[in-house]
Amino acid sequence: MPDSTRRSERSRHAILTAAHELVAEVGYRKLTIEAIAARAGVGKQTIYRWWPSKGAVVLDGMLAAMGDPEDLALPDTGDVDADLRGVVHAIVEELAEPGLSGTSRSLMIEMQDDPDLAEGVLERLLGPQLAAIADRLRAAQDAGQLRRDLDLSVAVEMLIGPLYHRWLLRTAPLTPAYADTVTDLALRALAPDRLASHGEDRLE
Amino acid sequence: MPDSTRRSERSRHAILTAAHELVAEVGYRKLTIEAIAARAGVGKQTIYRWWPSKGAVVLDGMLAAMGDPEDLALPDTGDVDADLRGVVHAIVEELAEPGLSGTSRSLMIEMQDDPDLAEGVLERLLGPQLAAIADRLRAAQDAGQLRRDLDLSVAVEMLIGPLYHRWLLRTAPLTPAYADTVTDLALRALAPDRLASHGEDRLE
Amino acid sequence: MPDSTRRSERSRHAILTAAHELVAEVGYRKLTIEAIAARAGVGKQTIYRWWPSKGAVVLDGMLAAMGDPEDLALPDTGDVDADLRGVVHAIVEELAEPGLSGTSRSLMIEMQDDPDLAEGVLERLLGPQLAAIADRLRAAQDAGQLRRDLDLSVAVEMLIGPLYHRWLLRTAPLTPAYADTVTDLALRALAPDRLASHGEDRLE
Amino acid sequence: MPDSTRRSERSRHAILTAAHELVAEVGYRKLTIEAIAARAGVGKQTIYRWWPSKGAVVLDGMLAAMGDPEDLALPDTGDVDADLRGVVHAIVEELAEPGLSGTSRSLMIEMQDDPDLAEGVLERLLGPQLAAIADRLRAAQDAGQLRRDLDLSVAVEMLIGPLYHRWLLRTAPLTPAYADTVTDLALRALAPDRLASHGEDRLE
DNA sequence: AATTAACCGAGACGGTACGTCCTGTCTTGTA
DNA sequence: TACAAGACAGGACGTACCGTCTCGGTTAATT
Repeated sequence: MPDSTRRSERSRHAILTAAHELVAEVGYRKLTIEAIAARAGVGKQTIYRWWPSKGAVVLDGMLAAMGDPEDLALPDTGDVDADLRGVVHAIVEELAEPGLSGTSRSLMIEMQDDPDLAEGVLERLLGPQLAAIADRLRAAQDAGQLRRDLDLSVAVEMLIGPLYHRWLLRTAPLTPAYADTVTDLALRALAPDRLASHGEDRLE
Repeated sequence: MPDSTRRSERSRHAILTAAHELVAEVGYRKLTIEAIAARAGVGKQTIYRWWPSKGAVVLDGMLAAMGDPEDLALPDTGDVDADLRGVVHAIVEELAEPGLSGTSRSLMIEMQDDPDLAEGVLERLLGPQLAAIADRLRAAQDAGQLRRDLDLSVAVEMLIGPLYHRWLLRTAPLTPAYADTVTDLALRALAPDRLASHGEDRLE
Repeated sequence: MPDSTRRSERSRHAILTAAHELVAEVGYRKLTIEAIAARAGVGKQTIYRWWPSKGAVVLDGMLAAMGDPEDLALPDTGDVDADLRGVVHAIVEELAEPGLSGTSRSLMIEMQDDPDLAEGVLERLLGPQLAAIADRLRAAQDAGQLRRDLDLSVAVEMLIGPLYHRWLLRTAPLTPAYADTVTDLALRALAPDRLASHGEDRLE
Repeated sequence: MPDSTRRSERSRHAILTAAHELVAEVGYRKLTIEAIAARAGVGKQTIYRWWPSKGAVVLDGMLAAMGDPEDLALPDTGDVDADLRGVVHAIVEELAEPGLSGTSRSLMIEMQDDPDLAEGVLERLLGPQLAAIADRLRAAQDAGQLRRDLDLSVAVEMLIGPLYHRWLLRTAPLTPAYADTVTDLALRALAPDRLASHGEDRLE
């Protein structure tokens, strides 16, 4: 996001790197703007000038560290089951990894009290991921592999809502077997009726 | 949690009440121990003596305000669909309500960085609710209304995971219609195969 | 000072001992009632019951550690010079010793803001010492060895005022040579005129 | 003590003024850093940043309120008796005045446990006053009005040691008559022998 | 090339809250 | 029933950060 009025690209980069490193080292809660500034060798004002909140810096730091989002699109092999199973496994894997997991958990937390951050996280971090899944589901729906009356946003939630629930509440570990179980159940919910003669269910 | 060495029941009650009131008034983030102490007419040390963190006080305050948890048990009318639809509607309603919602959202936030609080929230607030749903599901399973090979904890997550996902990410509003949709889809996932002749699915 | 209504002589003694030890270990300023109570194995209330202030406890502890004050009376060898030189040397020695010095310095300090303590220190600690010197001076005066028109309390101050000044302000070390110098000068001030024919000085 | 890195002269002045006012209003013991900060409209950290202790602030406040120390030099009318009598009267007057007296008494107290403060008080507050007296005494000595073998620092103590002794111990009130008495006696001690033919006294 | 205006680092500033310590009083349970 | 033990309300401590605000000292882009 190069801003023409911004002078020091070096500072911007150092800030994002410092934020990303520090959030991994001390956790989001103990992260301070002063520490980021010190680590980045930057005046506090330089941070306050360009970012409205700690969360915004961390979000940018995370996005910068993730690199290009071109690989978000799900493969479409024609096999819905396999494709979705793949993405569920990938998410479970990602959420199970302690490092990244902590940061994004903190971001999801912080957005609860910070509407601007919420918007940012949703539009730039989570939104694209959800949209990618929805896209694949739409293709499957068009191919008649999923119920025609599905609300795709709900469908996505049926797939990954359980994962996030377990991840946030830490009620149980996130394992590949769990990914399979969830995929199975979700697909059962999303699949068309075996006898497609009448799709008059009460689904909206 | 009556402690034999604790002296002033009056103070304990005043603290929990103040915490509950204040978290509703100013929100969790802006809530301070000093404000709780001042409102409760209590020395700060009295709070620090009995609670390890702000989150712990708020959790206790919330539990105290909720009263006895005997009414958590779901009704069992014999009609799984209706009973679960009822609890999903209740949860959606609760999560949609701004006041309570904010507090528990904050607690879920705080537990991410505080394992002790996480344990407390899970065991005393969320655990019982999840267990109540699991109990009802078990009864339905025993009655042959749900798949025999269900992992009940996963089943619970299929029901309410989507709700929490939408609630935390604020991707869309929580409405009664949404509650119905989720119930329908979840039940479809949990129901036994129409032709029970072959339950060989890969569910664990 | 055994009080008939006092129950535990053991407690009283333990408190005074603890106070005396602690003031030597951590200094008066860092001495706390709580520490005295803990060291003495006594409830705080037991201290507050019998002493009005920290200073009072320390004063009593000091007096208890000093033992009987019978040896305060100065010798009267008939030689004023020698007798006073002796007491000045003794005081200088005492003030130069770090341990005792610190405690009594602290007491003199504390009395500045605590009239009750001031009275106690004056009547029970310093008063008797000053009176002993005054007594010896009076004897000398009666023997014609000192000016007849001397105000004895001022005379005492001429002798030991300089010592305390140097001690409190730490402007220079207190040495035996200094004791001699002060004694010489003070005696010169207090001695009768060489030609006693006219004592018309303006001394009151 | 202007520090090149110090920014707000306004704050510095407000702090010193507040300290000076408050110590007069509530006394040194009850004076708190928080109260100074509040009165000065300043953050506590701004005080802690520049002063190591409460005593240091009060000392600076006192020095600031006293203004330039150029008028410390004693007059030299050629009449030692009159000049010294004047300064003794001035000191007695100053010590007898409740306001200033309390503050400097507190400072003398505090320096007992705080070597840094002791150094400050000595060098910046008391030292110059003592030096001024010593200077006058030296002139008198050079003029043959005082004993040639005098240690001037001891001589100063003979003059004002008695005053401070009475002031600190409050054994008796400080009156002009007392000032005269002390001056008379001290001068008698410091004066050269009437028959100056042999100054071989034991004075060092 | 000189001027100038924004940005930069550094960190002081007025504040708020922290968690600790101690005060002097009050309460409980033990001997 | 006097005591040790220590909880209590209160309040100051000294620290950590907040977000704002000067300070010079570089940069660019404009004169």
